[in-house]
Amino acid sequence: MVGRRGSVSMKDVAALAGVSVGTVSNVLNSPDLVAEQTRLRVEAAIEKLGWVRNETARQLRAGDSRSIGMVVMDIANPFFADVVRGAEEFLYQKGYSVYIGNSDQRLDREATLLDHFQQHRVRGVLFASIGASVERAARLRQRGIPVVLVDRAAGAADFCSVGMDDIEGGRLATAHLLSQGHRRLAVIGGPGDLTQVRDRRRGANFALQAAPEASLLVISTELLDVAWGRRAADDLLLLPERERPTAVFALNDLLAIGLLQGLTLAGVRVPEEIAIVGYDDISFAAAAAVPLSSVRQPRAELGALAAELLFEEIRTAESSEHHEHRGVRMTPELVVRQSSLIKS
Amino acid sequence: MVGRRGSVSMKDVAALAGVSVGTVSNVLNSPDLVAEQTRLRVEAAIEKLGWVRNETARQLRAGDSRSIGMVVMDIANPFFADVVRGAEEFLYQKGYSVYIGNSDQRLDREATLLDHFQQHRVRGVLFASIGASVERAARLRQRGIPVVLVDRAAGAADFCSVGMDDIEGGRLATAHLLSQGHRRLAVIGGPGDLTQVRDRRRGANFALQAAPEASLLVISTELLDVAWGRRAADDLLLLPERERPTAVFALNDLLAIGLLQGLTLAGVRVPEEIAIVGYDDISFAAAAAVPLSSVRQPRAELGALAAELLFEEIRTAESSEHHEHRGVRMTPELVVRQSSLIKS
DNA sequence: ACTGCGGGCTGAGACGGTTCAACCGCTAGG
DNA sequence: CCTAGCGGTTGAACCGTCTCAGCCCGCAGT
Repeated sequence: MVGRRGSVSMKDVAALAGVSVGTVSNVLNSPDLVAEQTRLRVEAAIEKLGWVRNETARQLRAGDSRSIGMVVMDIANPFFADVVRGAEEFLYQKGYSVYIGNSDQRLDREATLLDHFQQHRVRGVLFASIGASVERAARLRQRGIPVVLVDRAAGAADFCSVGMDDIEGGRLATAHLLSQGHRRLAVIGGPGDLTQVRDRRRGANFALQAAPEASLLVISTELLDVAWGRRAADDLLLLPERERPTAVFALNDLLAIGLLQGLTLAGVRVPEEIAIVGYDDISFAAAAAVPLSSVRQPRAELGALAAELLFEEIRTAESSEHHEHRGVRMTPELVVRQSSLIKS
Repeated sequence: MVGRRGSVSMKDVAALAGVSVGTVSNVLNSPDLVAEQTRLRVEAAIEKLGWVRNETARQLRAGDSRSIGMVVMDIANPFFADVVRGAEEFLYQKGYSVYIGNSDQRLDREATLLDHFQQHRVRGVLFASIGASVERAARLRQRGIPVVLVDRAAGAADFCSVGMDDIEGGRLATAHLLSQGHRRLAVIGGPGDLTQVRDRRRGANFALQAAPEASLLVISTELLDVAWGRRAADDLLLLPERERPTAVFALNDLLAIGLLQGLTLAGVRVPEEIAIVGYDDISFAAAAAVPLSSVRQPRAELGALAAELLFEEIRTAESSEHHEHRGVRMTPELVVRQSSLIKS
């Protein structure tokens, strides 16, 4: 016999196997309590009826959800897509299901998503929040739902968080250009109030301290896209050749690509006359007209690490151990390609 | 008082408002059955306790889930990322939550994901399956879970499905090149057993019927990536100039970009000597060294439409109306840019 | 005064699992 | 012979919400 909704329940399995529902439950959750023979009978019944455990009911009674909620700003952004992949991979392996939501950088969407997650009693949340709404996260945590902040300043000391070390990334790119013998450098990108922009610039300055005789020209852009990269090229071309930088650090790859196009169009050869390093190592960087050196961020690893921190926090909460919040910064890596190499 | 797990339940709300739990439930689900004054008291209690409905329990009792499962091959692929966005947007608006899973084109992952979804008793599934495993989908449907196939041949008549009209896309691209006066054409891409490849080529041939004097050279590649595009460029360059095609239809943008690079490196000007049209209109197409004409697929719309079909199937199932499965093909659109324009 | 009626509310089952105290039959030990 | 212990199983309580039959009460109609 089956339930009114046509779905098979444990009761049906129990009946067919000639045992009580308690025993069926034990077969699933504590198989070693059940006699081999009985277990086989129950398993056969499950197989025969095609029964699938109702996770909803399990969760209601057992009280521990096996879902994780994840909020990202934009799943169509390759950066977040990779972060999601990394996190998802880890969590599925641990037996969790993942709810994913786009916030579109809108606060109300963010709120709605967190509401959904709360209603579903997710076991934890990975939160790539746009700026301000950390209080919401705090409220979640207060209700016993651990939250890990993704790609955020670890400033909020009462959360675990993972982020990228943009200062180190800026330093890497700039140090590489210096090591290639360049002394007139430029950094292009903006706007300056983005933490990423600020940190990468800071890293550049940091690297420059090792070469006091070098100069750094800062060109600010309003956006980090191809069009602004082209404009930056024009800016450079206006300079008299002897003042013109011989190497440029572009704060992301789109800028770098725009720059490359602008320079090439004007007949300036890359890297012979101007070397370029980008940032992000988007998949197209390697395929640009001149393969682009770039600072690679371990995106999938970032996601996986965030998931791991969340998992750890959940684990400690369950065993009511003490949990120390950790803010991890991952270090980016420089990928050198043709656009910044002096030919020998 | 609150439950042992620290979470507030309807019972607590009822106690504080001085009513029964039944009334609290009515406030939520049938407010018009409740006297205004009582309603306000209950709402105040909810607010004060910060109660959030336990969706898990609701679903168990009410029997209707408000989650949708979605399987994609690779969320990091921009194509699917956009499809997901479109679907998610629609479903959230309808009050559904969305579980997302990457299959990585692996059958076992696909199976695991569908298992999870089944355990969570999702209300429906959006399934971008890699080839063969339609039987799994069939089993789901058989258990009352509607499934809509995404980006699949609508061949399986017993499912709703959405896909792209690749034949039309191929026709569009080729007709455009013909209209620009080209008569020696080439189509590059492969492998030939991908439906997408086959259909786009078929569309190209279809367009050619309108210009019997034109010729079409087919260059096959093993993959649809930049490297193979470069090789195809070499192939073209081996031809004596008077036999060489003056226009190329590349079956995706990565090929087109590789081709563009190969030709440019060899000093062949695009579009003056060889015109190029790509496919997919990836975000980089517009930013290539020569902005690339391309066939754009309405990716987000594809996702939204899939979601809509699923929603519709769910609705009819609930009202036990008859449901006619629909296979929808969306038509792509040609975006003309510099790479295929004769300068005048 | 009695009946009928309807708005407003209550309270007791479900829903499908998990969990745990209790029980059963049986063997080993005293 | 009695008790203790043990592997194996049972059955009922419970998780938080929805639903629905039924109750209470005040009012209109006769």
